[in-house]
Amino acid sequence: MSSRSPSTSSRPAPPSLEPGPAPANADATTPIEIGLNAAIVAVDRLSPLILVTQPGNAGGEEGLPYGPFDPVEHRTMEIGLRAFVEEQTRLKLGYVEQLYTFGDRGRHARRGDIGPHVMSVGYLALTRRLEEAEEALEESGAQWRPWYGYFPWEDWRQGRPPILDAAIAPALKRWCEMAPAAERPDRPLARLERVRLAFGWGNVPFDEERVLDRYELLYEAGLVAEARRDGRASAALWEGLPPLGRPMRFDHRRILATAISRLRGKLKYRPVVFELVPGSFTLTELQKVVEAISGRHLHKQNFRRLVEQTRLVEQTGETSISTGGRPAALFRFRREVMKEGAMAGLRLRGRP
Amino acid sequence: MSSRSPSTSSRPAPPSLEPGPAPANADATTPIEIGLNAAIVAVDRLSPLILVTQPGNAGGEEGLPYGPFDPVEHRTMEIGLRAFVEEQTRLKLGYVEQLYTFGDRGRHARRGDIGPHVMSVGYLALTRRLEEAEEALEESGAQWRPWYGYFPWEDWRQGRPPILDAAIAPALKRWCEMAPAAERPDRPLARLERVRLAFGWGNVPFDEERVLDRYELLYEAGLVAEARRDGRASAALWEGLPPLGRPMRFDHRRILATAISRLRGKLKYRPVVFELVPGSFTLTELQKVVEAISGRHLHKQNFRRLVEQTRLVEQTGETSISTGGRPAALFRFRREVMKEGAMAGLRLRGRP
DNA sequence: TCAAAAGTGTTATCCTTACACCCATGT
DNA sequence: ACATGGGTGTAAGGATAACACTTTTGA
Repeated sequence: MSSRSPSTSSRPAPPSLEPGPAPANADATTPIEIGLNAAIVAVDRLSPLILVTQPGNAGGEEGLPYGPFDPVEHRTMEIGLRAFVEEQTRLKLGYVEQLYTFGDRGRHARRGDIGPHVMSVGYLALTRRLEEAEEALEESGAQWRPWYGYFPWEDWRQGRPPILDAAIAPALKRWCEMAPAAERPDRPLARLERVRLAFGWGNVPFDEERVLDRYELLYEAGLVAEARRDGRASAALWEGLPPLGRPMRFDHRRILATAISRLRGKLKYRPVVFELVPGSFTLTELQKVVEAISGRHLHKQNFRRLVEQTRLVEQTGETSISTGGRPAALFRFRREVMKEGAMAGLRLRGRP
Repeated sequence: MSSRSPSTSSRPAPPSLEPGPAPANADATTPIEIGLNAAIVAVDRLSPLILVTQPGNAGGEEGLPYGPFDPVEHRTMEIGLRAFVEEQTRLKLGYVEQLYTFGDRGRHARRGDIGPHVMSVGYLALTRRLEEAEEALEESGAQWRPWYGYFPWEDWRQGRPPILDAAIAPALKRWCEMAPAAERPDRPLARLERVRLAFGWGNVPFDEERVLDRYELLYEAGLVAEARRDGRASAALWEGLPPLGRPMRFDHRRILATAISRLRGKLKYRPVVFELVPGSFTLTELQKVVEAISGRHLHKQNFRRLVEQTRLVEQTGETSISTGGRPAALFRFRREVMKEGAMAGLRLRGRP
């Protein structure tokens, strides 16, 4: 299996495992660029939003905001990220966290041409939608879009999304049945197993956190536009299929999928929702936001008890004249909990 | 607070958020290098081990294995990582996962000189210690070291580590009391709060996953050798303090702390322990490995029930003539669980 | 026979889930 | 009055945490 290359012992001077003084990258064969990409998330009523930049050329694809990283100007990448986002959009970023570094060869490939090698450090950033910032946003060519436009199969709030049975499942089934000439030995699981786990087929429960797994399968099966663009789609599968979500530039949809996965997970053990919610809110509003992000419907009473017993919020004393019906008590996030160590989030369990 | 820089609206041509054709890094002011660092973990009896490379110069520090990443040679970073590790050490890496990308300015600084800018993508890799590989390891100048040598305060298996009360707590207390001239506004929590959360002071429980938080605090307080080396230590605090763990090159100890944090967390919801354990094992052996990694003592019966009800293992039928005492039944990992979706790890709860 | 480690039974307690029902407001 | 959404009580079932105890080997 493994290339027990004899070079290990016969090489005159084996390359050291140490960096030494530091190998100059200028000498390297491939120039590498480093950039930062941000998945900036806000929520508006029922819709989670993601900030995207407009396509440069007509017919192009949207992408995530991008900025180069210059260590001379900014001490850390996070500082650099906040700087370029705030400068261009006036958005105040709240919670920011590094997601993953995307460095696959050919990330910027275009039909045959492998393209320059661009590494991108992906970040998740949470913010609130601000009216004042909308103007600056427009100017910089960015705008908010509902994230389920990119992943229609991830929104289970009204039940199982129709696109799953109508388009995705049959196409994936065909892909599973296309006998892979030789199953790759580095893939421990067969196609069908992977699909079952990711999409919750058979007795496997659907796990809303596996957004990335699902997207990667669809890409690998050639069912999303990016796969076709990158020349990885087989026409047989693609044929007759409606577009599966709105495509994005380069591998930005993969970055977004990573962001959603991470956020859906984080929600459960860190109080990050409150970065997305105004200073005071009703419990139902809070629930709607959690539902919007996690993409599933929650049990009202249990959600309320959860919020209550984690002691994450307190009443403001005021009430909101709600959208029809009895007025709702307003709550605020208890910032003290950050100091209390009970860093529990809203750990949603069980099924919707 | 925030620099609502007027440039946003008055700039003639605001820099686009898009990458455009791709800004050539060659033009950038600072050359950036990219490398991969691996925290390679194995377990030997009671000790979790980490593979380190020897210091290049006498009196230098150990470091994590390092390899440059060349996208022409390897399609992805993970492939590149496996290649350079296997080639040089003959180790077969099992589970591999990207940890974090470390890009702070001055990572490679040395007393005043800011050094070249080297970005490092840190990886966690799990493997088994192989006798056959030991020779190749020696040749390449790498060797296994118990990881608690670098973090003595993380091993709670025999109870609270003495170094905490003997050295760390008093020094941190002094650091907290040194009135920070002006509390930095970007730090929401005061020093004392951060220490309480990270080290579990007062009524805050000690959380074994916060390895990174603890190390970062010690670094910030100037209590670890790396901080002194980087010129960030104040002599007043440092004085009379025994060394707090074995130092490492550059920020490698931070990378290792990240790896331990991640592994301790992952253990609880993915079956990764089995990457570290031989093909068949007794339940006590398994427990010892989990204890070694999580750094805490576990309740025997509860551990066994946990393992049993997750259906992660099955009996081989054989027994091991154990190290004194009644023979123990041997178990093996049920690989099928990977296909069953019940991807639960050994979610240890509660206190030891 | 004793030490050492394997392996088991049981209970109080808490958390989760899912019921069904009541309350306050605007139209 | 009634529609609409806010807000609550409670009981069944399951998972945990912490007890103490029995069994099987080697010396």
